[in-house]
Amino acid sequence: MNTTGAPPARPPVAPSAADRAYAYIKGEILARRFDPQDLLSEGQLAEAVGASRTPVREALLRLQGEGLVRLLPKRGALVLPVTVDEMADVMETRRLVESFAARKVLSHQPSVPLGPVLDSHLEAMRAAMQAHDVAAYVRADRDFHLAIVAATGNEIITSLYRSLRERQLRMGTVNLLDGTGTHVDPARMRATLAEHERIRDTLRARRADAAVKAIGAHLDHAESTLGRRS
Amino acid sequence: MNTTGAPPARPPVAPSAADRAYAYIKGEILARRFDPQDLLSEGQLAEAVGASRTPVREALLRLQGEGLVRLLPKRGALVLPVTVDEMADVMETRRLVESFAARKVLSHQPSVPLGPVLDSHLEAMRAAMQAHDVAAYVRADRDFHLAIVAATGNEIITSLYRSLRERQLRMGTVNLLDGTGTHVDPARMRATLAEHERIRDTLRARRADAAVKAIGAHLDHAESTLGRRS
DNA sequence: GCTGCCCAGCATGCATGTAACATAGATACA
DNA sequence: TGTATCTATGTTACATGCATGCTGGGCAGC
Repeated sequence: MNTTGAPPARPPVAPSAADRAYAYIKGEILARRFDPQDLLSEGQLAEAVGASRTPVREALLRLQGEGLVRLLPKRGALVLPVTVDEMADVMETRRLVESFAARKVLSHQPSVPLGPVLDSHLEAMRAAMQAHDVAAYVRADRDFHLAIVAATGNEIITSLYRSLRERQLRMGTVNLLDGTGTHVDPARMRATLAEHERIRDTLRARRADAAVKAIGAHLDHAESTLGRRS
Repeated sequence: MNTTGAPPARPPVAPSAADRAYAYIKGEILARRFDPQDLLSEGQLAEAVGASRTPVREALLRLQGEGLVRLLPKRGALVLPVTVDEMADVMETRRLVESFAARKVLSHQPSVPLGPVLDSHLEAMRAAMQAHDVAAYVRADRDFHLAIVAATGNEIITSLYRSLRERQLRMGTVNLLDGTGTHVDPARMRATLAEHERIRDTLRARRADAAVKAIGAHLDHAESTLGRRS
């Protein structure tokens, strides 16, 4: 029974062993505690996550579907490196999807107004910036963009976009870090925030071309600071 | 979702039990021998495919990633119905991707010329039409479009597009069938072929706007004849 | 020193056993 | 009649055993 009365957490009751394994492995990969080219074995992972090999295998299968690992027969699960090509593909696809979303959203009156949603995400970004909470900042950033895409109502495109952002996570939070890759760059954060505000403003004014342009500029900036590795 | 995920590389020699199960289940669903809303059980499928439940489970996981089934905990695998919304999403996404592909392909000289490839697919379509081989016709049609998208060199978009065409398969080969849904409509076939030729011609002439228009018209036709069910 | 072969060790792919859980239908009761 | 409860049945979720296949390293032969 849910004594709090609050809406139940993500998994209504109990996260399955497979879910735990999935979250664990994915977290380790994204946090770069598993390096690209590493060969993971089901047995080790099973022990680490405290389950048997079966749910671990299930998790690896899902991760393979997402392109994070590749299952080599009788060898193990290879953590795939992020290639330059993949990075370019991700950014190009983001450009395509976000531009499309902006235009579609402005092509007719939305059922629920987008403005307040964007505002709330912007507010979260501001708060995270002041609190120097990079993780929260990145999350709010992602939610902002996702809200625009989700407003298209196209579930295929929306779930594609979600997977894009996840892949991008693997490329590091670097675009918010300074040159050393270890500290947050406040200037970059402020600039990013301003870019988001511009996107919201153009959308609110229903200026499609300007919105697409603002999005393009934002992605240009993101891309130019991407790929710096410590 | 398996937006990223092209189906894992095909084993060169021996198809694994999981692959066999995957092919079997998918085939049954696409051929509509499993109806939407059906609840499949791992045990039954395992017996049908002549393997144990483990590889069947693996196959169901992959199919869930592709959006063909949904695994209900402790219940079974639900064959998802194709909704009107999904159909619209697929077509909208095809429109977006194919228009993008046409423009990108024309934006610079390709490393390998696209023309001959398109010609060969067109030839295959013609041959299939004369042989009244609908399956081959549909395959050549799909390859034609896929070639354009693949020419972008963007693997994310290409594998998304692949999954789109597979989803569309579920909506039936109906757009090539006549009103009864049982016989091939030669007129529709000829018209489709002409539309493809027009797309090739505009691409060859490097007229981007015209190509996008031709693609849009083609998809309009496809969409207008879609959704007829027997 | 170099090449090729062989084998031990490790990791998977699949089969199967077990227990828990969700549902449907029967049953008891107001 | 309508409703709540109980139980029988079917199905998964997970654990584990077994056989197979891949790989790396050592050793014989040159």
